[in-house]
Order: sequence, then C-alpha cells, then structure tokens
Amino acid sequence: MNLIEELKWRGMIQDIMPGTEEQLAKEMTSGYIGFDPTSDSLHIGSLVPILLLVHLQKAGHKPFALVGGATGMVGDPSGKSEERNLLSEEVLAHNLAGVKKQLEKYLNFDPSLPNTAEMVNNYDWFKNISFLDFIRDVGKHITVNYMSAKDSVKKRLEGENGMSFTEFTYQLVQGYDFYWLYKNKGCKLQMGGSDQWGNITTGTELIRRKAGGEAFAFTCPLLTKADGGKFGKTEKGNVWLDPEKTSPYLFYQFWLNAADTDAEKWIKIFTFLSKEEVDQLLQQHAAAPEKRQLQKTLAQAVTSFVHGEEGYQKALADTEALFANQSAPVESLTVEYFESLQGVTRFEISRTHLDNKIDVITFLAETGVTPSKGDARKLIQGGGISINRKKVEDVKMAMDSSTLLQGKYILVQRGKSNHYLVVVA
RNA sequence: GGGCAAGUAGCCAAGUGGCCAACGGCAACAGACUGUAAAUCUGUCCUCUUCGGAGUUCGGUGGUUCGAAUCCAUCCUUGCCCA
Repeated sequence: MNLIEELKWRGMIQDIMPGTEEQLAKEMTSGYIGFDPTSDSLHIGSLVPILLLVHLQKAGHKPFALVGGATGMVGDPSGKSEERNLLSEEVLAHNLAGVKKQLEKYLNFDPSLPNTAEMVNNYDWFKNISFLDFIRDVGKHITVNYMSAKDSVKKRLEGENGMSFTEFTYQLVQGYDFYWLYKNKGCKLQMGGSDQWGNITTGTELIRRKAGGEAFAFTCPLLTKADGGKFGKTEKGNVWLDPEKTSPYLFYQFWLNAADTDAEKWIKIFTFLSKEEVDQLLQQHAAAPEKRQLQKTLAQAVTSFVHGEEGYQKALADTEALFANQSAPVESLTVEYFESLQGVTRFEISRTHLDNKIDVITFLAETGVTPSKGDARKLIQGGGISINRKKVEDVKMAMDSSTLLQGKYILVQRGKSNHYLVVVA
C-alpha cells in the first residue's frame, strides 16, 4: 500500500489534488502542515495533522511542521462566522514556544536522516516583507474574484458579520507560505484539515502563476462525533496534549469513552495498526462489544503515543483503581492506593473544619468539587454525588473525621465517571 | 456623510408596557437503562441561597411610566443600500 492508499483506507483523505499520488511515487517529496498558535498547547484536534506528517515521514518523505508566527497574527477566517480577535504579540510568542515544543515530540528530527523533519516559522520570512512588496509581488498574481470564491470568504460575504480586509488577506498570507517553502525548501505538498482546502489551493495557484511550478495537496476530513458534538471537547473543555492541562488519566478516559461508531473510525485514524489488525479488532468488538476492547486499544495507542508508555501505564493504573473494584469496601483501600491516584483531581480541606462537623453541601462547595452550594444541593437531589462510594441520599448529611478513609482521604464522585479525592490538609 | 435593518442567557432564537429570569431548539451537566458506550426517557441549565427566597440581566447611557427586554432620546457595534 502506498501512502495515499494507506491514508484513504484510514479515512484520512477528504480532498486530493490530481497528480499527488504520482508525485509521491516519483520521488522523496517534502510536505508541510501549518499549526496555528491560538493556544500554548495543541489539542487532540491537531493530532490528525500531526499524524499525517508522521505517516508522510514513515513513507520516506520529508515533513515540515510550520508554526504560524505570521499567520497567527492575522487570524484564519476558515470555519469562522465572525471576525476573530487578534492575539497580542506576547501571547503569540508564548503560544508559539509551547506548540513548537510539542511538535518536536512527534516527528523525527534526527539530522542524519535524509528525510529528517524540519520546523519552520513563517514569521521568519514575513518579518522582512513590507506591505508594498507584498501587494506588488504576491497580491498582483491573484484576483479578488478568485479569493472571493473561496468558501471561507463567500460565507462571510453572504453572512451577517462581514469580514475585515485583514482576514480576507489571510489566504494570501498562507498561500505565500506554500510558495516560499516551494521556492526555498523544495516543498511540493501541503496537507491540512479540509477547512484548509481553500487556503491551500490559493498556495498552489500562487506557485503556478508566480513560479510556473506545480504543487500538490490533500486534506483530511474534519472529525465530528457521532452525536454531533464537537470532537475533542469534554465537560472540562478541550482535551489538550499538554499533560499539565489534561492529565494522562483524563486523556485516556476521553478515548476510552468513545462511542462505538466513533471508535471504529478513530482506531484507523489515531493508531498505526495495520488493516488486518484493525479488521480483527472490529470483529472482536462486534462479537463482544461490552468488553470494549476497541476503545481500550484505541485509548492505549493514543495515550502512549502522546504521553509515552509511562503516561499510559499511570492512566491505566488509575482507571483500574477507580473503576475495577467499585464494590470493594472502601475501608480496605490503602494509603498507597490513594497516593497512587495521579490523574484524579485533588482538593483539600482543613482538619478543624471537619472536626466541627460539616454538612455535605458545605463540604462540596468549600472543597471545590462543586462551584457553589446551590449546585451541590441540586446534584445531590438528582442523585449525582457519591462519597466514599456511597450515594448521598440526604442533603443534610453531616460529615466529620469519621468520614475519612485512612484518617486522611475522602473519595468523592460526581456522576459515574468524575472522581475527586479530598485530602485533609 | 445620507437611508434602511439588526444587537436577547454558551450558541441559535421567540418575546414588542405588567402573567418575563424571559417560549422553543442546540450544546452542557446529572439520573434511569447500559458496556465508564450509542439511542431513548427524566431532571437541571444567569448568580447566590438557610430551598422559603434574594440579587443582577435582554448592546451602553439617560429618560417616560406605579411598572420597560418591550416606549422615547442619545451613543456604540454590525450588516445592506446610496453618495
């Protein structure tokens, strides 16, 4: 299977420019993907483009990871119905550093490789271009008619919010990236999410008109969830790649909780399992879906890819500790058990507080498990709170030191799968 | 600069003087069912609450009125059209 066949099978190709497959078969090809520094960490939505680069490199081609120091200053209108706020330069610099650091983890930057990965920042070539240079050298090659025909622009022109000149220009800026990389790095391929198709084709167009060259591209479909929700969001917000922002445990849980239909797609996209292995897994899953072997394999693969084997082992240990022995008497839990719960959110409470007796509602609000007393009450009334694995039935339930396990811990559950550990400070 | 239209809770979107903390939908959270799924049904969903209530909202500011998201003035923002 060649790279394109492979990616097609994995469901990772949405649009592809004619001739791309031939180009990849012909020679070692350099390809790039841009990453926006909209935050100081990438989230799992960016994992797909990262994986495209990894696949590219595995297939013997040379990946470029571009961080958008320049494009980040403009703001990509693709998929946005409203004008975006500009990021300040400090925030941008901070985000850039964070994103760069993460990208470095996933590609092979070993300089001895002929197809070693390279990181570039488009600010490096934009910082010295003046506005007049740009509109004379670049803008002249592309008509406004062409630019306006792009979906990202058309939608905004038809929509209610209009579009600033700045965002309108975005595709030219990104298009110039491709041109620059083509000229200076011999880069002939751009990849990205399907929302990038318009920006990408402006790039290939620019290469054709300005350099008389031919460049190629393909995009991957944007991920959605079976229930229509946004991919990569949980009640706690984005699922980040940064373990400080999303603990490996929660990261693992995200994948483990994937709906069947999602998991069937994601296993191909987010793991490197072969077609045979995937087929076998899908069969197993169809035969015994309650074992959730599919989700477990998915979660295992992605977690160890992102957080390493160690991160995965910790996440798995926590998961087993929290979910496997639900019926075990809480008194049997050891100090080691509590201390080993790495990924679980911890809260503190002072001992004097407990000694004076405290009702559950105050307890939940003060520790921070719930944002307010009203919320605590509502959750309890709805049957959503368990303490030390026992559902709280009475809103007025009192708590004191005798509630503590091992003289120090209180295990709190909100709902079925949100665990918190309250520790006496 | 002129004319027209619009700005309501995370999003979409009703409401056009009191019955409005504001219909409905989406998203979200919790419960039941289950496989820590999906689908479905139920509850919650501005903030705080001693669950009786209390407080702050409908672009901003002033005003009319016993009473305004709803009327008036003015300003801001956005779109469309004209110059």
